[in-house]
Amino acid sequence: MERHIALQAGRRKRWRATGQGMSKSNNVYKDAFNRCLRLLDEARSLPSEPELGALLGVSRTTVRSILARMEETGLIAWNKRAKTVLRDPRSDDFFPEEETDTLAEIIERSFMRRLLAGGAEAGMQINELELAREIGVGTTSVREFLIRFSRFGLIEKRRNSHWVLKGFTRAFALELTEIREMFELRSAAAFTALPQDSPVWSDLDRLEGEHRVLAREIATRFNEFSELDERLHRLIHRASRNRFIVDFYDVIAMIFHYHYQWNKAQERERNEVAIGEHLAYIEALKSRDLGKVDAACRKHLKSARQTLLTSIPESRPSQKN
Amino acid sequence: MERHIALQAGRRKRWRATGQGMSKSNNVYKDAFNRCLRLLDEARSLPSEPELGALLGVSRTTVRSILARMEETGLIAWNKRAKTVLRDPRSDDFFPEEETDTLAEIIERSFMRRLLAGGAEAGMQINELELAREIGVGTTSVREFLIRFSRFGLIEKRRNSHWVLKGFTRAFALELTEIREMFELRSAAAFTALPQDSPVWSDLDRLEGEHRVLAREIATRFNEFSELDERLHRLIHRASRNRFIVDFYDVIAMIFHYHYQWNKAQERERNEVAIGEHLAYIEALKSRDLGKVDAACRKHLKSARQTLLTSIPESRPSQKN
DNA sequence: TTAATGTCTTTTATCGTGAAAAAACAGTTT
DNA sequence: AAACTGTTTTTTCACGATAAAAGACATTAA
Repeated sequence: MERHIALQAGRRKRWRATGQGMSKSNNVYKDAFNRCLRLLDEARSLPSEPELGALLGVSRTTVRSILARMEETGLIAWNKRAKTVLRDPRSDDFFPEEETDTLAEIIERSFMRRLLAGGAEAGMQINELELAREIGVGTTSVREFLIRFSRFGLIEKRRNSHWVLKGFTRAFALELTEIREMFELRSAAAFTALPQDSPVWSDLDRLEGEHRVLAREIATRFNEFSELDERLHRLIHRASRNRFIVDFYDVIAMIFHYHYQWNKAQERERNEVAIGEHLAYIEALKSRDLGKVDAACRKHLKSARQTLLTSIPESRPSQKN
Repeated sequence: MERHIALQAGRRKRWRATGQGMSKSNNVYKDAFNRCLRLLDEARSLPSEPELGALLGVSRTTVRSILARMEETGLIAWNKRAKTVLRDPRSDDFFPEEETDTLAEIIERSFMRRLLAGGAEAGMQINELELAREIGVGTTSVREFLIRFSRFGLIEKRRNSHWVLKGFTRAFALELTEIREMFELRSAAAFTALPQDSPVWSDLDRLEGEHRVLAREIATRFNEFSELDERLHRLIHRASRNRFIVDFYDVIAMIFHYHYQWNKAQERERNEVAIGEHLAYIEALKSRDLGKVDAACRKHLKSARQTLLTSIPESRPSQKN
């Protein structure tokens, strides 16, 4: 009777479970270390600890761990303020990519893989403990992930009981795009009303340039479009100056992120069309003509919705409980 | 330099900290027990365990604990299927109200009290550990609460660091009401399009009746309006058949819930006006005249926004960091 | 006297653990 | 057989503990 999202609880070993009580991974350090290595290439010496911290987005504590390791491995000579680069980093100086991920990222990826891998029908139960065991993490992290994830509208909690999967269905896509269209039309209108000296106009120019470059080299770089897409839409949404609108773009971005990874059919053609629509949209915004903006925005969103919809197979009308 | 929301970390004792490792409180049991006591009044005997479970919204395990205690305290005689009521419940049979609250409720109340008590300026840091200690709960519960609460747009997390209070400001209220107006206008339009045989029309009739009754007895029962308010707006929002719109009402409901508790100025007058607006709104919906609906909806939402705004003192332009 | 480094303290992130509650299974009664 | 009761297993919820990371304080160099 009961169906679980994480079924094949195949006794895959918990690869993380080394010792016990392994509190917290040091992925922040590892990731910052890797990024710091890339900085090394072009510099003869490194700046002060606080400056490095600001650059890498980490605390001084972490910066000092990085410097300590760099000294140990002979990358730099470190004496108080003097941090001289001794040699170029080799590929084996880097920590492996997979060790730099946040637990939240690991859990999300794992969860989404299961969700999109098929066999994840609406109404299924989600089992925290089972999910945690399969991914090899503690239950707390899974719980926190599910709570955070719930705002995407794909899962729902039954009061002091399990989570229920609502499914990545046609209905979901339609509800999502309905809101998206409301929000983006309003944001685009707000965008045109921004004063000429607002920095958004130069941001828009820059994005336009990048679109043109990508359009020219579309044959080889078509997969770089998704990042550009997000940047343009986020710029427009921000013009609304409304935190709920801005935050909602997280939902859209998440869905499209996985959608791009998943649906590779006619990717090049689709992206080529979308770039054209973006350029028209950008032109309209620059013209500040509300009518044109509205039309260009509607047109693009309509085709984006269509793309999303065609990638969702309509599930058989399953029995409701 | 740093300002914390939970400052007066006054050595108030942790009233909950009885022993140690007190895993989980049995508030589900206690609350269900109390509700079951009320059922006892009008019955000579109790139904089967599964039926009781469904009625109280708890599992059979909990039902059996309840029955066991009722037998112990001489409220019923229990032998297999026979659960005969022996006496009426006395007031000391009930568990104290405060023991029936969810941890989440306790934390929310405590947090909101601090937030609204003043001295909670935008930009303040929120300290999980301190908050947990003050409330007398574990850090995990506080973390989970903050994650859940973050969707209300009042707090924001700094990556691997603290939470920041964004403040219950005028800007917040304006952003909130902007979305509310978009969503409700759309929902109200969808409402009028619902077929005549949809159950919403009788729900609406019932609500209209309750509004009329309350209007008549407004002098004494004005504080019952907030519940009616939420029911009407939720009914309308549901017509959108869009989970994001429906879910967003949680944000509105939360804000208005605390707003009602907090701003008692001219409560009677305000509610009286609102009831009038609601009745006009309901009439408009029943007429299915889109123009009328739009006007009535706009009018009511405008005055609701005004009420909310006047209750928020504009904070001094504080220095940004 | 400003801004860095060196050191120490506090907070966050994550885990394992155990009680409460749910859910599954097995045995009875109608 | 269907629906209940009795029993056992599983899952959720909440805690304290601990390493990672942030942050504060003290000291030193420019």
